[in-house]
Formats: sequence, structure tokens, C-alpha cells
Amino acid sequence: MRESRAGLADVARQAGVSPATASRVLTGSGPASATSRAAVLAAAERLGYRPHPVARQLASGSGTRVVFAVRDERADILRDPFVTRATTAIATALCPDGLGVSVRHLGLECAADLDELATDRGLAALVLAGHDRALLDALPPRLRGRTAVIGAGGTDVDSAAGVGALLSHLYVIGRRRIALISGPAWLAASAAPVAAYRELTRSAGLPARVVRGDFTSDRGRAAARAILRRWPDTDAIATVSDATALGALQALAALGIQVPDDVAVTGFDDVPLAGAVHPALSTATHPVEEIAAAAARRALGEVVPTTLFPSSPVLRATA
Amino acid sequence: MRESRAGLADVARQAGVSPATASRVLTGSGPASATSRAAVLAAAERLGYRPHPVARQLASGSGTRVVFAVRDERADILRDPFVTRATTAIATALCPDGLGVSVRHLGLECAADLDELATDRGLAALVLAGHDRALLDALPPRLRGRTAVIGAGGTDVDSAAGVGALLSHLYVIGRRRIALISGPAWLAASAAPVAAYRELTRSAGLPARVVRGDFTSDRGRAAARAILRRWPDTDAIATVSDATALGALQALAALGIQVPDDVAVTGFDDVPLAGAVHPALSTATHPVEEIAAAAARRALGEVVPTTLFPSSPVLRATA
DNA sequence: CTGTTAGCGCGTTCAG
DNA sequence: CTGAACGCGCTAACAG
Repeated sequence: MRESRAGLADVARQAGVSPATASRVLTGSGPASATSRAAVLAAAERLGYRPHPVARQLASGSGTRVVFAVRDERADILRDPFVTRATTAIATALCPDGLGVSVRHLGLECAADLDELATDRGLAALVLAGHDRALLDALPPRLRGRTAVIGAGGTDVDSAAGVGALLSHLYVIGRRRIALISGPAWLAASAAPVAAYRELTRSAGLPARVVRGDFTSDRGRAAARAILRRWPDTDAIATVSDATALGALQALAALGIQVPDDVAVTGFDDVPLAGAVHPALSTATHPVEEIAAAAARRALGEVVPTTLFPSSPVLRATA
Repeated sequence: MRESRAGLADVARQAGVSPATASRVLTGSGPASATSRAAVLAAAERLGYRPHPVARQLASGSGTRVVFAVRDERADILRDPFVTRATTAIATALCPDGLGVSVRHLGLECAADLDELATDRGLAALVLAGHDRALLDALPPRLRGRTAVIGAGGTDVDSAAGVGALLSHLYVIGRRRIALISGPAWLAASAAPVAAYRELTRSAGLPARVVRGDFTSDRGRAAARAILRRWPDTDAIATVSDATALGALQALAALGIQVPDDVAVTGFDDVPLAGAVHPALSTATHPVEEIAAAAARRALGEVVPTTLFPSSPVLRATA
């Protein structure tokens, strides 16, 4: 293996053109005759040319890192399975491009942090999670066009359809008194699943039983207890997060209630070990890796078709 | 808010010194008189100076990203809770430094990949997971001193002590026929827990029952079944991964065996939802965030005291 | 201890 | 379509 460095200058010399031309060919920006293009490409190939990412970024003014900013009340959201999985997905997708990811927690009030991020000269793009419509509109100009939203708060996954499918399933297996543990109030995206729920209960003439949750298992536990205290005949509990569902499962077990015989339970997200618990959790799965990678590319300015990713039910044992 | 950029030159001018001096003060490298130091610091503060990470990295020759390379047979190890959590921890720790992290999967045979990483000019440091002694010794020279090892395969956490503590606990609560589901054979670090196990069983005169696992819940399920088939009187199953333990729990439930009454179970790692399952998993917890951050800093050349991080038992319901 | 002089490796104006 | 400059913002050698 050669002594590592083959610079753009080397390539240009080998190809018999100027560095400028070589640059144009290799970055695909700017005109170049077929002849010189071929020569440059060949030379680059032969020399095993690998552009120096740092130099390129300095010259072009683009940054070197994508920041993944997660907005939530709690700082330990950074341990959340969805967040860690998305982070890794972005970090994996960007590896070939020589870009890295930084993660940052943002409190609910984060305008100042966004301003600070806007002045970060090393920032190539921003991926936001847990966001609110208002904040997106108030995004600093420098961040506009370099930002993509992901996950809860985003519009990337068809969560209404996912929750809807799970609810339908509960109905199909005969459940008629279905309760819902929803998402936190501050999250705009919490509305869609609730709407889907109200739609079903209204059209099927079922009672509406909604308790607010917050994506934690503790809240799931408490919410499940509250539901059964208030509506003892509940025969199914739908949630919008696996953690919540697991908490609910714990509460039910403690009360000696059989799952799914007495009460069916559904989660949402399909966390890595959702299928490994007993009884195995029925939930909705999402292509988190693809979603995160697509968001990162879009934030970087690539034109990625804005597909609404599917939310597919995974029926295991709890429902 | 000012028009964003305050360059080193501006700071130097304001402070009445040369850019070089300003640089020396701000990077802490090189001599500087108390007078000019104060002046520079004050000017930087006043101007809200934020160094341009990319320029700095180009000039100093350091890279912009830390690569987190995970070696494993399966590519979906990148979805493993430990890996995703470590990734996020590194990405969080590096954010203030303007550095990002890239993740990459490495097969068991990865010498070529390491060579390629060695020629990556954007690479600031390498964090390795799932590594073998031999590979570390064969590390390309360019990577030497820029690499740190983490997690399974590393020597950062006192896993022998953690497993030992869990095993002792099982003994203390009266278990006398304890089986162990170990780690995969190719991982050097799999040896320590097994050694701790053999130590206990030998000194306490207990039967040794070891079955090989691989950190997956599927294997945990199969291994638990095998254990009970072969040694029906087993009253405890210790594992070296929470996923494995959850799989074992599923198998036990399917067999109608009560946990922990009939068989106690212990995991290892304390994955995010380990306490949210029912029965709540007893396991050993590790400061993954600190471990990962420390590894990243060490890889970057910072002198981080080489502490052996603790592996602390968390006794919940399964043992 | 400090200022001056050179680059780091590449993108990007401009003439031609 | 191409080449010659210049500059990104900062650090690293050297002299002084």
C-alpha cells in the first residue's frame, strides 16, 4: 500500500490537466471535456485518490458534522432506544461520506441553542427530533435548508396508520373497551394517534378512554393502573411507545391480570428487545435506519423523495 | 446578534497581539505571557469568538471525526442496545469539541478495513468494540495511539467482578445448581466471566454447567431449553447479556417454570428497558456513557486515567 | 516570550 | 472548456 497520500495535484499531473480541472471533474461541478474527464478519472483510480475531506470542507465552506438535536423535557432522552438507534443509523449512513454525527439534548425552550448551532462553522446539517411546528418556523435562517426532522414530531412515518392498524386489530380480535395511553402534550405529533383512536371509537361506537403518557415505562405503569381503576372492564390498552406498553404490562401482571386473555396490550416502535420479552410485545415496527439515513441526506441537501415510511403492525403475543 | 464570524485575526487585533500568539493562548499550546493571555482571552470573550473547527483541523492535520468500529459476525450488531448507546454517548461527548462520530461494522476478518481506515485523512481517532488481542497488535501504525477499545473485548469494565457478584448473590439466596450461558467463543473477553463462574462453582463445590451463548435472545432461549433438558434440577441461570437473559426468561415461561421461585435468572448490561419487563430483570449495570466518553477522549490522545469501571449488580425481580 | 512567514489540500473566482 | 491565481481560518515552523 502506497504512502497514503495522493493529492488532487498528483491526480491532475498524472492526467495532464490543471488541479482546477481535476477538481471540477471529481466534484462533478462545472464543465469538463470528455477527454479530460476520462483522463482525470483514470488517474484518480490509478492513484487510489481519496479526497481530503477536511480540506474540501474548509474550501467549500461546508461543515464536517451533522448534529442530531433531540428535544425533550428529560436529558436522559439520549438513552432512549429510538434516539440511540437513530443516532447510530445516521452515523452509519454518513460514514462513507467522511462525515460524523454529534448528538445534543435540547430542552423544551431551545431557541437559544438553535441560535448557537446556527453559528457553528463546523455544522454541515441538522437533524431534529421531538420537534414542534412553531420551533421549525422559528429556525435561524442559516439552518434553513440544512435541517430535517425525524421521529416523533416529524412527518416521516405514518403513525396514524400504524396506530390505526393496531387498534383495528384489537377490534377484530373482539376488544370493545379499548383504552389509549397517548403521548406527551407538548409534542404536536401526539395528536395524530389520538385522532386515529377517536375515529375508531366513534365510528364503532366504543367508549373513549384516553390517558396521557410520556413515552416512559413509569408513566405506562401508572397510566395502566389509572385506567383499570377508572374503567375496570377495559379489555385492551393501546399505547404509542413500547416503553409505555412494557410498563403497562408490569402493572397488569402485578394486578394478576392475564395478557392477552383479560387485557390485550400494544406498543409502538418495536424496540430491539420487544420480541424478547414475555409475553412478546405486539407493536408496530418502523424502518428507523432508513428514516434516519434519509433525514440526514435530506438535511445535507440531497434531494430524497419525501416518502411516508410505513408503520407496520407486528403481532406477537400481547394482542 | 453579530454577523456570526469573529476570526482569530479579529481577536488578535483586538488584543493587540499577533494571530500566532492568540492561537497559542486559545489552544493552550505554547508559551504566552500572563499579560497577553489575559488580553486574548478578554478579546475572545468580548467578540464571542468561536474557533472554526474545520480550519483548525486542516491546519493541525488532525481529523474531524471519530470512527466507532464494531466487530462482530452479524451486521445487525449495529442495532444492539449496547452499541447504539455507546455510539450516542460518544456523539454526545464529542459535540462540544466540534467532532462527530461515524459508525462502521467490521466483520471478524477486518485487517483490510483497518488498513483502509488508516488512510482516511479525516479520521481523528478510532474506537473499537468487539476486539481481539491479536487484531490490536496488528493495528496499522497510523492508528496506533489514536485507538481505544471499548465494551466486550475491552478491559474497561470489571466484568469478572460483575458476574462474580451476581453469582455470589445467587449463591446467597440459596441457589446451588447454577448454570451459565456464556459469550461467543471468538470474543476473548468471554473468558473472564466463565473463569469467575468456574471459580465460584469449584470453591463452593457446585456442579459446573456452562452453555455457550452469543448475546442474542434467540440463543438465550435455546440455551435455557438445553440447560433444563440436560440438568432438570437447575435452579438458576446466569448470563452475560440481558438479551440472552430475556430469551431464557421466555423459554422458562413457555415451560411453565416460575421465576425466580423455581429458577432465578440474571442478565448483564442493564439495557434501557431491563427494569421495565416483567418480572423485572436482575442484572449488572455499567456506566456506558462514561466508558464510551472516556474511550473517545483517550483515543483522541487525552490522558484519561485508566480506571476499571465498576459492574454493579442491580437486583430486581428475577434473582 | 513573540511576530513573521508559510503552508494544510482543496474549491473557486477570474482571465484566456 | 481550461488554467492560474487566490483564499478558506488557523496552526506550525522559524527567527527575533
